[in-house]
Amino acid sequence: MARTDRMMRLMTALRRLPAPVTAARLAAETGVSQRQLYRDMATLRAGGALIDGAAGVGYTLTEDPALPPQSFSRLEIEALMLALGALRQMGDDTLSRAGSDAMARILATLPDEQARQAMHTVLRAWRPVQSRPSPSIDMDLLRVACWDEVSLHITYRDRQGAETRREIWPLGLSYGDNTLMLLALCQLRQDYRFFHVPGISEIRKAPAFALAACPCCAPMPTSG
Amino acid sequence: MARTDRMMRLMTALRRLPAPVTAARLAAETGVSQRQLYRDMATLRAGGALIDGAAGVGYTLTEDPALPPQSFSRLEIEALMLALGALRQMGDDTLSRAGSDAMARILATLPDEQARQAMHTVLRAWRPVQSRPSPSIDMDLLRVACWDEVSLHITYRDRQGAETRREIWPLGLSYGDNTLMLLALCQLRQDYRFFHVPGISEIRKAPAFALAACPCCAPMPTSG
DNA sequence: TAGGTTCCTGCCATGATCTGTCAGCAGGGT
DNA sequence: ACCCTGCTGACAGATCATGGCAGGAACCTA
Repeated sequence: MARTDRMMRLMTALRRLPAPVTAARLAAETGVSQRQLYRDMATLRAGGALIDGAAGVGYTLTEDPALPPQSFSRLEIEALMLALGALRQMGDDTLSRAGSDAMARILATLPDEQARQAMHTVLRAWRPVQSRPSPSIDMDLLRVACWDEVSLHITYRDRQGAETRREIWPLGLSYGDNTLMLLALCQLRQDYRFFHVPGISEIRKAPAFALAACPCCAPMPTSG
Repeated sequence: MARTDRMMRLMTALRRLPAPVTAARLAAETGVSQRQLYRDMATLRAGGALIDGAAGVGYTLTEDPALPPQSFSRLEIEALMLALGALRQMGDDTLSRAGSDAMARILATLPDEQARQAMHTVLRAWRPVQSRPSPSIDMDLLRVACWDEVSLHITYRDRQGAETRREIWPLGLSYGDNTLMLLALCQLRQDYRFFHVPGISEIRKAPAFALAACPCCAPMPTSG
C-alpha cells in the first residue's frame, strides 16, 4: 500500500526537517501534489498526530503519538536507559545485549532531539563488579532450560565447599547484588532450592524422559 | 482508512483466537471475503509478520512484529523486566514508577502467553538497600533541573561532614551501587563536581538570570 | 489409497477511493 | 496593502480494493 508508506515518510520528514516546514516542502518530500498533502495531513491528524499548522509559517510537529502503545515519555525513556545500564553490570552478557538491542529499538522511534537528550542526562549507572559467574558457565543453556522446562545434570559446590552432583529442574534466574542465583527444583532434596550460579559446573541436559517428573507441567495423558 | 484498521483487527484476532485459526474464521472475524483475507494475509507477511499457514490446519502466529520498531524478543523482554527490577531498588521512586509504566505498555503489546512467561521466568532482581537518598530530597526537582538546565542553591554536607552552601548547575544524575550522585558545575569551585545526593539539603531554584552563566548553552545575544 | 479440509493463486468485473488540477477563502507577517 | 501560506470545495481520470469463480497443492484422517 503506497498510501500507508507515504504517511510514514511524511511523519519521518516532519521529525527530520527543522520546524516549521511548509506544505510545499513536505509535498515535494513525499512526492505528491500540495493538495494531496493537505489531505494526508488531515489523515495524520485524524489518527491522533498533534501537528500545528500556522498560515504563513508552516507545520510544526507538537507531539508524536505515532502508534497507540508506541510512545514513551522522557521519564520513561530515562528509566529504561538507566535500568539497562544497571543490567550491563550483571553477569549475563546475552541478556545485557538483548536489553541494549531493545533500547536501541525504542530510541529509534523517538525524534532525534529527544533521544539525544535522554542519552545526555542519564550519565551512567555504575556499580562495582564483584563476583560474576565464572566464564565457563553457559548462561544461555541455563536460561533456555528455564524457558523450555527441561531438567539438567549439574555439579554443584555449595558455599561450604562441598561438591555434589544433582539433577535439577531450573525454574528461573535471580539476579542479585553480588551473585547470580538459580531457583530450581532439586531432585536430590525433592524441594525448591536456590543455587548460586558460580558454584555450578559441568552442566548438561538430562534425558528427555525426565520431563514427566515436572510437578507443574506434567504432559496431558495421551489416549492409548 | 478502513484497510489499515482491518489489518489491526486481523492481527488482534490472530493473537486472541487459539491457534490454529482457519482463513474462513478470520474472514468472518474481519468482515471480508475469504479471497480478500488471503490478500490481507499476504500484506501482513510482506510487512514482516511471521504467520505460519498450513494447508488443512490453519494459521498460527509465530511472532508478532506488529509494527517495525515495536516487537521485542522474549530475551529482550526479560532483559527489560530484569533491569526494571533493579531500578526499583535505587533511590528514585518517580523514575521507578516511570519504568514500570513503560514496561506495562510494552507488555500490553505482547500476546498474553508470552507476557505471562516473561513474568514467570524472571523471578526478581533484588539487592540490599543500603543508603537511599533521604526522603526529604526532592528528586523530581533535581531531575527537572538537569533537564531544563537551571541552577540551584543547595546546602551540601560532604563525606567529611563539612557543610557548605553552593550554587550548582546540575548536569545529570548518576545512579551508583550505594548512593545517588549528582554531576554538576559548581560555582564555588568553578569546576565539574560529583555530589552524593544524600548530602544535599535545602534545595531551591536560583534566580532565572543565572542562566547566562551556563558555560555550555549560553543564550544567543539578541539584537538591540 | 481415497476423501475431506484448507492454504494459495490467477483472472475479471464492479465499485470505491485516491489523486491532480483549478479555484477561492482565510490567517499571519511585513 | 501585499505576500506567503494554510485550508477547503468541485470535478475528472487513474488507481486500487474487493468479491466471485476456478483450480492447484499440501496436510490430515481413515
